[in-house]
Amino acid sequence: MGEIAAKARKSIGARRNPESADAILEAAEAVLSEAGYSGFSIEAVARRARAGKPTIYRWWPSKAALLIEVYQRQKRVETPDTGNIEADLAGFLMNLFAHWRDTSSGNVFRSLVAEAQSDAAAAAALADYAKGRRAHTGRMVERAKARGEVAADVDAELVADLVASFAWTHLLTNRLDGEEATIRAAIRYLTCGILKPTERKGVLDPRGTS
Amino acid sequence: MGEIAAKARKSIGARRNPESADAILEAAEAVLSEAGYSGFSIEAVARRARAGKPTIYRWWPSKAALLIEVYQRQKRVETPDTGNIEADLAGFLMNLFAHWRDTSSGNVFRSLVAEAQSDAAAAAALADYAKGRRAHTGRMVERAKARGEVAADVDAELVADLVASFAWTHLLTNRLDGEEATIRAAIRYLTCGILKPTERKGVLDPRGTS
Amino acid sequence: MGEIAAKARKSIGARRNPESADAILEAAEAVLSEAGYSGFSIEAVARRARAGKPTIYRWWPSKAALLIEVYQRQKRVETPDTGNIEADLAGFLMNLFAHWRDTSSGNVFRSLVAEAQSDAAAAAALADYAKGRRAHTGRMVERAKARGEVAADVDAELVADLVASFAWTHLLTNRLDGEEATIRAAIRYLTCGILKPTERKGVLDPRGTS
Amino acid sequence: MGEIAAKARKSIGARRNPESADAILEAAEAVLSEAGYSGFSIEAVARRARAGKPTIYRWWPSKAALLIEVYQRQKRVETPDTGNIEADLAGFLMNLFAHWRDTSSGNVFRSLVAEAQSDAAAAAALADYAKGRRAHTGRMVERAKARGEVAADVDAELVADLVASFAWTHLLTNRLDGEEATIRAAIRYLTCGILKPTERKGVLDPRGTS
DNA sequence: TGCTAATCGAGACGGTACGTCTAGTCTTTTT
DNA sequence: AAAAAGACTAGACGTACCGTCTCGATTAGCA
Repeated sequence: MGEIAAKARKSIGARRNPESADAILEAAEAVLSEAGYSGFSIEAVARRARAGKPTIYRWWPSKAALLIEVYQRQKRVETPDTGNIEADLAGFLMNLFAHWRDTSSGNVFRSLVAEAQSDAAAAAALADYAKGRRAHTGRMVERAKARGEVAADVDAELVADLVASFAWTHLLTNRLDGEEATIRAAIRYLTCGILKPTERKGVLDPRGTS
Repeated sequence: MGEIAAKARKSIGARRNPESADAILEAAEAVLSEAGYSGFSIEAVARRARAGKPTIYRWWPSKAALLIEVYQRQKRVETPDTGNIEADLAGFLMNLFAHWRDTSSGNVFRSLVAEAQSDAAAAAALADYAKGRRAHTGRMVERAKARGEVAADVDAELVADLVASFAWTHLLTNRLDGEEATIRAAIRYLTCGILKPTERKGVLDPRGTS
Repeated sequence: MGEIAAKARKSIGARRNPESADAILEAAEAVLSEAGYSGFSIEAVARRARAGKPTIYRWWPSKAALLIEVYQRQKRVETPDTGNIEADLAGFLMNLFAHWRDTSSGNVFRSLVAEAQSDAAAAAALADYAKGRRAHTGRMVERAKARGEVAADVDAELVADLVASFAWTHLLTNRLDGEEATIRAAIRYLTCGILKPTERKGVLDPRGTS
Repeated sequence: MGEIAAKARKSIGARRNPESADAILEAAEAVLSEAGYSGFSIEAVARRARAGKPTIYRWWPSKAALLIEVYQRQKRVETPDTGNIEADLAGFLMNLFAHWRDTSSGNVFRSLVAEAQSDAAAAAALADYAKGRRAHTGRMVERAKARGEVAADVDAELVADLVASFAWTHLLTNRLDGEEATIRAAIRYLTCGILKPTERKGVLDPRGTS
C-alpha cells in the first residue's frame, strides 16, 4: 500500500513491471486525496511511489492520462433498478454523491475536470468517459420507456445529461452535502415537470412552444 | 487596448492607478483568450500589461482573484421575459451558450471553475457568484409562479440550479455548439416532465413517490 | 531614538526637517548594527525611520551616501601623542580595533567598503575619506620626524597607509580580536624592520636593494 | 569560452555534468569582469551560461560559493625567490598588483571580499583562503630567516599579513596603479624600519617600548 | 549460455513560473 | 517648496515542477 513511500522495486526485465504501475497509481490516488489537485504533481507521485519520473512518463504521457487511469480503476456507481424511474434517478444521484463524498473519487474526478480545462488529451478522455456514462445512466430511462413509464420520444441520453450535470456542478462547487429532499425534488421536476397541471397543454412536443 | 503590450505608465501618486488596473485586467483577458488557461500565468499577464508583478499581487492576491475580476467585468447574460417559462429558460440558455461561445467569457469561466478546484479562495468566490446567479436566474421561475404558470411550491433556485448545471457541464466539456432543439428539449423535460401523461398520477408532491 | 520605529512626524513645510534626517541616520545605524550589511536596504531604513523612500533619496542619492554620513556622524578615533612613534602607532591601532569592535562603527565601515566595490560614488567617497585619514594618521609620523625619532625621508602617508591597511584587513576578515602583542609586533616591524642587525647595510635608501 | 552564451547542453545522466559546471564558472567570470560586482547576479550567470538557475543553486548554494570557486580556478601569484627578502616581497607585491590589474582576478577578489561582508559562508571561505595565502607568502620570510637575513624571532605570517593587507587595501580602493617606487618604499619600511639609525636602541624586542 | 534489448530507480539538465523583496522614480496631499 | 506616503516599472531572489535525458543495474527472451 505504501503509506508514505513504497518499497524500492527493481526492474523485472524488458517488460513493464506491474508492481511499479500499481504503486504509481496508488501513489497518485494517495497524493490526490491528501494534497488535493493543487498538490498533485508528477514529482510528488514519483516520490510517493519511489519511482523514477521517466517510468511514469513512459506509461502515462501526461498528468491527465494518469488521472484518467486512477479514476477508471475506481469502481463505478451502479444504476438502481427499482421499477420506478424517479426512484432510480434519485437513488443513482444519491449513490453518486455518497461515492464522491466518501471516497477519493470525488477529488479525482474534480481534478480530471480541472485538468481537462487546460489539457486537450484530458478533455478528449473526459468527453469520452462522460459520453459512456451518459449512455449507461440513460439505460435507466430506456428501461422506463420500455415499461411504458416514460414517454417514448424522450431522449434518454439528454435526461442522463441533465442528471449528470446536476451532480458534476455540485461536485465542482463543493455542494455534495445536499439533503436528500433536494435531490428528490430535482428529479421530480425532471420527471413530472414544474408546470401547474392546469397550464399543461401539450406535453413533450419538443418543436412546439405551446 | 494594447494588442501586444500596453504603454509604459508611471505612478500617479500614493494611490491606485486605474490605468494600471485596467491594463492588467485587459491583459489577463487577452492572455486567457489567446493562450487559454494553461498559458495564463501572472508572469504572462505582467509582461502583456507592462506591469510589475508586485503591482498585480498588491491588488489581486491570487490568480483566482484576478480571474474573478476579469469575469465580473464582462457583461452578464440577461434573462428574457416572454411571459412563457419554457421560452424564457430556453432563451436564457441559448443566450448563455452564445455568449460563452462568441466572447472570451467562456474561457474565463472555464478557467475560474478549474482554478476553484485547487484554490479555496476561487472556490469561495465561485460559490458566491454561482449563488447570486442562481437567484437571478430563478427570478424567471418566480415570475412564472406569480402569473400562475408554474406550481407555487416549486423551488425556483433549484430549477435555476438544474438549468445552470446543464450549461456549466456543456461548457466544461466543450459542448457549447449543441443544437437549439437539444436545449429546447432539455427545458421541455424540466417544465413538463418526461413521464407519459397516463402515468402521471400526482404532480409536484416532492414527498410522495406515487 | 526609535527602537523599532520612530514616531510619525509631519512635514514642517518647505524646508528640510532635521528630525527626519536624524531619524533616518539613526535608523540606518540601527538597521546596520542589527541586521548587518545584508539587511541594510533603503526600504528597511525608511520603514525603521517611518520615512518615505523619496525623502531618503532626496538627501542621500544612494545607499553609499547614507553609509558615509552615518560613518562620519560617529566620532573619530584620535591619534595618541606619547612622544614615541611606536607607542603612538600601536596605541592608535588598539584604539581603532576597540572602537570598531565595541561600537557599530565596524559594521558601518565594513559596509562602506563593501558598497564601494559596486558603487562608484561610494568608492570615490571612501577614497576621499581614506586619504584624509591617512593624512591625519600620518601626522603621528610627522611629529616623530620633527623630533628626530623617524628618518626625515620617510613618507608619512605611506606609513599611515601600511598601518591602516593592517586595520582594514583585520576588520574585513573578522580579526579584530587580535592580541595586543600581535599589534605591537606588527608596529615594531614597521618601525625597526625585520632584518637582522648584522644584515642591515643601508637603511632607508628606497632606490638601493642593498 | 562562450562570449555571449554557451551552447545548449543536455543532462549526461544522474550525475553532475562537468560541461555545465565549466560553462557556469566561465560565465560567472565573464559577467564579473564585464558588469562588475553590481551586475553579478545568479540570473545573469544563468542567462550567460545558458543554464537553469536550479542547476547553479544545486552546486553552489550561494553567490559566495560561486565567487569562491571562480577565484580558486584562477592561477595563483607565485612568490619569487631571489635570495633577498626585500626583492622577494617587493616582487611578490608587484606581481600581485599586475595580476589583479591585468586579469579579471582583481574584480573577482574584490567581489569576494564585498560578499564576505554580508555572507557568513563567504567570510569563512575568505578567512580560510587568506590564512593559506599568508602561510604561503610567509615562506619567503622563512627562507630569509633560514639564510640569516631576517631575525629569527620574526613572525613570518604577521609579516605576510602586513604585506597582504597593503595589497588588499589598494585593490579595494582602486589604487593598483601605484608606482613601483611606492611599493619598494613600503617594503623597505617593513624590512629596515622607519626609525633613524641613531634612535635605534633595541631591535626586535616585541616586549620593550624602547 | 551468453547477448541484446527494454525496464527500472535515480537524479541532473534547461526552463518557466511562483510569490517576495528591493531599487529608484513619480505624483498627490499636507504643512 | 519640501516632507510624507505609497504606487509604479523593473528585475533579482531562491524554490517547485515541468518534461527530457543519461546513467548503471537488472532481467527476459533470443541466438
